[in-house]
Amino acid sequence: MLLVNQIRENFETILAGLQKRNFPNAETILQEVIQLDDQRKSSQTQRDQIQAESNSISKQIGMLMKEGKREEAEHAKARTAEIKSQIKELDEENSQAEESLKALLYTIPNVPHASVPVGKAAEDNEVVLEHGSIPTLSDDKLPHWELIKKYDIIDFDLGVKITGAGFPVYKGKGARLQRALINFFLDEAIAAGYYEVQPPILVNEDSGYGTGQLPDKEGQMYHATADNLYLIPTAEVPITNLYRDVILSEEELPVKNVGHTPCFRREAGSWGAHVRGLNRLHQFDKVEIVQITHPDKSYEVLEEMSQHVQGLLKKLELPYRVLRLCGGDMGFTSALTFDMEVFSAAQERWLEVSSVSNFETYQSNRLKLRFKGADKKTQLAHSLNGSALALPRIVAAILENNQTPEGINMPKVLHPYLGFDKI
RNA sequence: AGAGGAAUGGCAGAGUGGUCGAAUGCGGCGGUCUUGAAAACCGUUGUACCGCGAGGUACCGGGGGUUCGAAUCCCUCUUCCUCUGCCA
Repeated sequence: MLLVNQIRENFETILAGLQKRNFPNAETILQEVIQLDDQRKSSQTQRDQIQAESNSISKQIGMLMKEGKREEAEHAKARTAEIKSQIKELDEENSQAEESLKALLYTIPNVPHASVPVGKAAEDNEVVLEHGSIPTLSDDKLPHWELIKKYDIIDFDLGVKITGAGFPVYKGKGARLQRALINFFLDEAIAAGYYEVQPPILVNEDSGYGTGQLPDKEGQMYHATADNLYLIPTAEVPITNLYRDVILSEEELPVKNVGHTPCFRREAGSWGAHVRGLNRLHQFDKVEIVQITHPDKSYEVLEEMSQHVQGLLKKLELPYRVLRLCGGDMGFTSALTFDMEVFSAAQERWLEVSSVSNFETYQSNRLKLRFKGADKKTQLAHSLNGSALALPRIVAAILENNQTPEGINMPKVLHPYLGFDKI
């Protein structure tokens, strides 16, 4: 969430940023934030003062008792009764102001970076670059949902039987392709200096709040209510929360972590004709990279992460493009996001396979993720993450783009991981 | 899952109702000494909020309670340890 002091100091800039996101009533809401914070401050000042008085009386009572001055002590006790009720009142006022302030701050998205284009929806995203050539396929080309049946490598019907729609069963070479991709992505990340972690895939409420899935996207996560745990929608959640309530030392930056996890998304209300096959699933695998950086370095690192993801796509020989998301299409917590899309040649569609974002201090403020610099001051770090990569759409594109009458050719780079070169 | 024990500052570990934000040791940082280092000695060493400042307030696993006053007493939750049971 945003920092109140930032809102106070850069009111106009933040207002303009929120407007770029098409965030309604931004001005009123920002003013309300400041007002609530003023309330909070004044009630706390009062409370602290009266508490100080009470503390000093209590100390006096202690001394009087020691000296055996019973009567004077009793007299002092009488005075504290009044103070006590006042404290209770101010306490309530204070915590109420704090609560409403926090609740309001939770509803405000991150301020977009200056380079974020104005826009309402996906059409307004800026195409930064395109790479690779789109393959020309024969007229009898098949979309991946046909190919997986033809070669019997992914079975949606079996998934429906044991779980439900959107939970495919990968079989034979399909399963091996999954495993190959995961290992390839992990190895590439490790070679790029990332440290591998294997986090839990269920997280508690605090973690959900830490990275911003709660309270904003409550309905998008599977909720194990018996234990009040959430299935992760992305490894970003557990991996970034590793650093919740942590004060790093500056030398430890940047922290570079990578992890593979399954991801679970309810995708409530987002199904339609265009999400056939692997295009949208409730469960899928993803390798996620997360970095925690010094605020001065985060945009440099964002570029580095973008290059890393592009490197993977190049090695997989997939045509891709990079988008700079516009204000209206960006995630709630992000300041700047690049999406990578691959071209899936039978569907003739671009598919989002990665999203690389800089959250600046938006997450770290919630997480209380700080670092101590050479000047011994603690300050909030910047957090970033990106998919490197999400599997299903990569699989879709590999299958579609490389289909031939003799079978589907696997990208060279995967051969050692697969143990075969063709499906 | 049942029985018992425990949770204190970066770590170890005192503290069982008042002057305790908390002894002591280790570690860290600064200094003295030294050609340099070690040792020794001296000093310093948590986080957040409020306040222009002086300073104040909160925090001893989380939440609640008793009390004029809680690290200390009570309730509750969580986590860890030991034993028993179960189990990949």
